[in-house]
Amino acid sequence: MKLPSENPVRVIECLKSLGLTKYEALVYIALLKVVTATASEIHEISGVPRASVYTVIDQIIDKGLVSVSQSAPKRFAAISPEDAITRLMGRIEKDAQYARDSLSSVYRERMNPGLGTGELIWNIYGIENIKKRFTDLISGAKREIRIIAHPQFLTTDIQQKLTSRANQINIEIISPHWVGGIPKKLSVFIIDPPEIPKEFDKVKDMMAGGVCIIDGRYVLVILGLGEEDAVALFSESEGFVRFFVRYYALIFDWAKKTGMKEAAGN
Amino acid sequence: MKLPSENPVRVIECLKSLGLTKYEALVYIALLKVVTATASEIHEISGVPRASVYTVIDQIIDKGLVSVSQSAPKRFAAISPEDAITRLMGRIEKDAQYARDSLSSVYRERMNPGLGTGELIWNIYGIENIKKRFTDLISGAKREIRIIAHPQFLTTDIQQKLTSRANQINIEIISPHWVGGIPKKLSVFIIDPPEIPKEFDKVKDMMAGGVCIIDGRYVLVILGLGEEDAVALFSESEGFVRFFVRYYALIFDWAKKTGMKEAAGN
DNA sequence: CTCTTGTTGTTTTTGTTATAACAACATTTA
DNA sequence: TAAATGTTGTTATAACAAAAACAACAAGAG
Repeated sequence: MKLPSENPVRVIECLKSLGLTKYEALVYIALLKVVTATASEIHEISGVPRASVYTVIDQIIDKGLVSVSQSAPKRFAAISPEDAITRLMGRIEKDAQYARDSLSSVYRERMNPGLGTGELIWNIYGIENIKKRFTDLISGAKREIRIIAHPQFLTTDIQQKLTSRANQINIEIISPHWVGGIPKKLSVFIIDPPEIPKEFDKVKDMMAGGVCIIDGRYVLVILGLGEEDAVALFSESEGFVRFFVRYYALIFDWAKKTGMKEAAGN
Repeated sequence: MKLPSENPVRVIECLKSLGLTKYEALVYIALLKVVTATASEIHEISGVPRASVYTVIDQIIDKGLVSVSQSAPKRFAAISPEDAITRLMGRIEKDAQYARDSLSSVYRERMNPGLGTGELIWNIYGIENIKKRFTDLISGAKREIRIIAHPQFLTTDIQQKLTSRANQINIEIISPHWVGGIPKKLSVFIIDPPEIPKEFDKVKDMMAGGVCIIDGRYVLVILGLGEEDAVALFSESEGFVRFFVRYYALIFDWAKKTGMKEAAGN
């Protein structure tokens, strides 16, 4: 009776990012299955070469995941997965905290931009990274946010983030449609997606993700939604921002003419 | 102006356990120092070979820690350490959760002891691992806990743990002394450390850590407090437990005769 | 004697680290 | 303007270290 989620490879990958090696993970998992085992039994269950079992076991004993019996032959037993993972995470969190502290002080004391860094256009790759940056920007906005959004990009968590900020700052969203209820304080304008002639399909794809203007000072342009090839541009460049502010106004006006359904929360 | 805590090697180790390589860490830290840099500048600041900078940068771009400019030459910028570490930790926590879920189901469905596993005596190495196991046992106790403790072992967190359980179960502690106030419900008996003749000093050292009897069914014996060589024995073996129950009674009686100061909380 | 256990080296493999070479392009110098 | 020089971005590949896999063997148990 296998649970659907039981993917041995995936579990091992996970344990690796908690600081175990493949063998350590295999041996630990083997021990979870049997309460108690000798080195040879571990070898049989886990597939780890018998000779390696001993050194590997030593390593996970050091990590406190396993204890050894006095008997001959020695028997080994694993602690519960909850305890084990808590223990591994504990170490990592301690490290994370140390890194946070050290790096924050580096960050605060860092040199100031020698170059007009604000004129640069930055690339961000990968849909996850883009989303994260997007929510960071939403969090950091001081006055207002204007968004032209592909609905696919307005995922639940981003909607939540927007909603949570709607009390403090002015948020305007233009989108072909909106899933779920629209919260108060959030101005959402539903427009029909513009009828773009077939031959311009590529352009349509390019602008797929949308545009986000923060405080009239930064712009994030999302250029694709595919898992792999997603790219976003980010800039504080005056010209860049001006272009997209106008672009936004254009879309807004155009949408108004062609019958935009306002759906602002009261 | 350096902070005392700024240890570059240590920070890199920490970032490694968050899943970065040494080079990735070096490059990221270099970027934190300067807001923006070209590949060559990164090379100069970080000491990473210039040719390697490009591949390393690609890797941390994938991880979302850095973005690239459109300019020529390309310029790179890092996200804030808080954001970066949060992001890295996010991945790890997701992995931890997955591992927790998968392994718990393995753990629940595991085979039952073929051997009289209860008769075994288990070794636990390392002071940290022992303490962790100790607190786990305290958490799991059903009825009562009896402890003969070396005061060095009764650290603040363990005292807290004991205190927090004192309402539900019966806890008795025998110790040469006790630091801080004794909470209600906790029976603490202060005894003078037994006068052991000089020639038995080694024995004294051996028992340094103390004995802990849980529900009269499990025993944890701690055999040393040195950071390195600490070992604990754990067993459910009937004989083993009986021995230490008697040992406990012996100490208790002997202490009473030689004038034990009871210091039980009311 | 035979099998298992525990231990120790040694090889293979893998991933990271380090160096070298080169094409494309920009800058300087004659 | 042409040649020399330097920089950038890319690729190939050598060196190295850690992990994985294998081989050999002494000690003890049956």
